[in-house]
Amino acid sequence: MGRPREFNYEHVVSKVTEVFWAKGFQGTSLDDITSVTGLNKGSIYSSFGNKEALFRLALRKYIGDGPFNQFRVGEISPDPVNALIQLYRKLINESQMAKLGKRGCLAFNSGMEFGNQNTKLSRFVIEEVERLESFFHELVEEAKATGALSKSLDVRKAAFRAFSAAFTIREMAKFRPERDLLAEVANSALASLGTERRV
Amino acid sequence: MGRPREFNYEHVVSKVTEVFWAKGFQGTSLDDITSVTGLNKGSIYSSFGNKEALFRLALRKYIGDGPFNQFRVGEISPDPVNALIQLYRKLINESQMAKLGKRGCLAFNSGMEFGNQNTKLSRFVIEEVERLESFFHELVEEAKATGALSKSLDVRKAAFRAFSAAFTIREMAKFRPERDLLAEVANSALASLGTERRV
DNA sequence: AATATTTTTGACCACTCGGTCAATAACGGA
DNA sequence: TCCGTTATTGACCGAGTGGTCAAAAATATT
Repeated sequence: MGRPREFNYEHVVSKVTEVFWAKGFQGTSLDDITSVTGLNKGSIYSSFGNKEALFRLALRKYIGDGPFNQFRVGEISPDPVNALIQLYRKLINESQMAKLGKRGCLAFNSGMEFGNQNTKLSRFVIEEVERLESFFHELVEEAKATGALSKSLDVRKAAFRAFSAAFTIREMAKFRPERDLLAEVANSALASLGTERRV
Repeated sequence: MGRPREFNYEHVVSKVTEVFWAKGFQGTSLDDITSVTGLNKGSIYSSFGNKEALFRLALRKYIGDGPFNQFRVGEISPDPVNALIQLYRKLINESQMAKLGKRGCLAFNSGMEFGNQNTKLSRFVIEEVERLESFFHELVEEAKATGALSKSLDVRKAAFRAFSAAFTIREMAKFRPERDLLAEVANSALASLGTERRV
């Protein structure tokens, strides 16, 4: 019934995610979106709503596909500390790629862009960033349970340290991408967790 | 000779700095600037040039007036480690103030905003951020010289760790302003420098 | 083949953007 | 008081912004 869609929904969201990632929310115009997706404005608005709705889909997709979800406990390795190390390595490696590294992380970028606002959209963004943080919380909790980290560790603080390191690696890579410097950030986070293991 | 200015140059730059700090470069319109300064566009353009020139003045002023310059070696305390601790404390304290804390740091904000570009302006911004980093370099070097930090410390890496902590405190405060969490960041940087002292 | 339903198209909207400019106003010096 | 110089004013510019909509096109059903 009705005329069928000519575009692939997920493919469009994926393209939109990339352009928001590269240019930010404010920096991305509807013309950017139409040219990168091949759709025109009318199609976009009837299928997705407005720029803000599209951005929400993009951010959700980015987080869902991103490395934070790929290194969940037990999915890559039964060892949570190893999962953390692998994640840091992946972030550092991606930061070495000239174009990709300079983009930072869409979630963190958005947190920076919307951080000093107080709108529905800014609250949505911050909630999504907090979902990222909870991933580190789970990792640290699991590492405590398996005995890989000390029982006396303050999980909330330790998780924040591990989370901060990921933030710093991703975002500082925009202007300081040197691998050994980013590794310092990861390694001092690991040291602060009480493990001897390094990135 | 000629009609005298009706505005105070430094006062205007100061107001402009605040609005760029609060809204970012892209997020600040010329109307924002005219309404915050009381000048109209013509005056602004004849006195300062364009939006970009105004932004350069603002960023320079921000860095010149900021805490990074206030805690130079010997100016507050002859003890460089103490200067670092004082600086962290100041950053953490400012992050507690609801509106101010959410603004982060104009220099870092700008680094984030321009990081993935390659224009004259983006290069200017990155140079300014690097000037901030060199402040930490001097601090660490001085601390080594006075014996407050170990002679075996790698200054480049140590300075980057100290610098990263400042970055993280200022920028993560936008969405995670809790004092004890930000103190964790400062304290693990201090620990990584090999000192027992804490914020 | 006609119809109901949905998608696509591209022209169009009001508004804002950064930036310009000629006219006017305010001064110091002659 | 007139003149040269500089500052202020406000209207104006083309381009771009996010968003809308009526008409046309493509399908399944009858």
